[in-house]
Amino acid sequence: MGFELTELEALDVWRRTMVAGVRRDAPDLSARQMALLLTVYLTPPPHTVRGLAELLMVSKPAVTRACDRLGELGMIRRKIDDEDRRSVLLQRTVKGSVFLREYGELIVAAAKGEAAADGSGLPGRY
Amino acid sequence: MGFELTELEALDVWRRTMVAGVRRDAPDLSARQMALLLTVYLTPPPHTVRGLAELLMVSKPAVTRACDRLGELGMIRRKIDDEDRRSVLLQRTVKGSVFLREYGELIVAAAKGEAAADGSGLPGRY
DNA sequence: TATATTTATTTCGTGACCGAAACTTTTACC
DNA sequence: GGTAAAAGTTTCGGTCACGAAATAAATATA
Repeated sequence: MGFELTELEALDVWRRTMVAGVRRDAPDLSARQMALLLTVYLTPPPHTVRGLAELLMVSKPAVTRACDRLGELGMIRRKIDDEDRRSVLLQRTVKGSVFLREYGELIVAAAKGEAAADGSGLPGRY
Repeated sequence: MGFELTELEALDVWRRTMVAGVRRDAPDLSARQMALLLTVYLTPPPHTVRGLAELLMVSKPAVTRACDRLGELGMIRRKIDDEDRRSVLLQRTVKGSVFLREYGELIVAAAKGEAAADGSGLPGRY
């Protein structure tokens, strides 16, 4: 039953983070966009459209569109691979770093608030 | 610098969970939908449209739409409040419980895989 | 050099979601 | 009873994202 507790705790941290993320006015990314952004920033390069499509198991146009959006937001940058000019390398930006840094702080704060603050605590039935 | 490490670890758990969530075929909920669902399930009732709109700082129509979608998916149920028939109470369902249970397992698995598995490990620069 | 393959993007038609405003129903107030 | 207020929903116009198919550009292969 230690597992049970851990899952509920994990979900509650997730809840606090998601609620905080929705509340702030920052651009709310879709799950795909967020997964892509995190992968580019926390996983060793190179990152190509093809590779990300395979990793996330989505179509290449979906990756292209996510990159379009993240590019508009300045959180990612495209660079043509000089060794194979068909490929596009997705690269990090300062703005994206700041965004993820803040998001990390959001999660850590949510985890610290665990079992305190809003009085929910025990999730009751179910 | 212990904080730095903690934030990166948190982001990496987030990344693993998001990637796993995108990869599976399960319905991918928007951030608002997920925040709403988690709030209904992990926070003490009653939950009304008005209350959720205030908590999440979004418009009431947005909450209505999220409830429509979650209702279609069978993850939430509407019930008219007998003591004030203007209000709608959002309630949990078995299907929603199963979904969140599985999502919790996803997070826990992502946390357990921390610093192992996919070889990313050190996030390098930034 | 000519053809085939690979990578990424664009196009097309469709569906989901957004905020603001209008609307319905119910309750509160006088 | 009659008017005002409150809770949700619906409508409206616009934006964004989706998958599938078509396309453009670069590389590999014959």
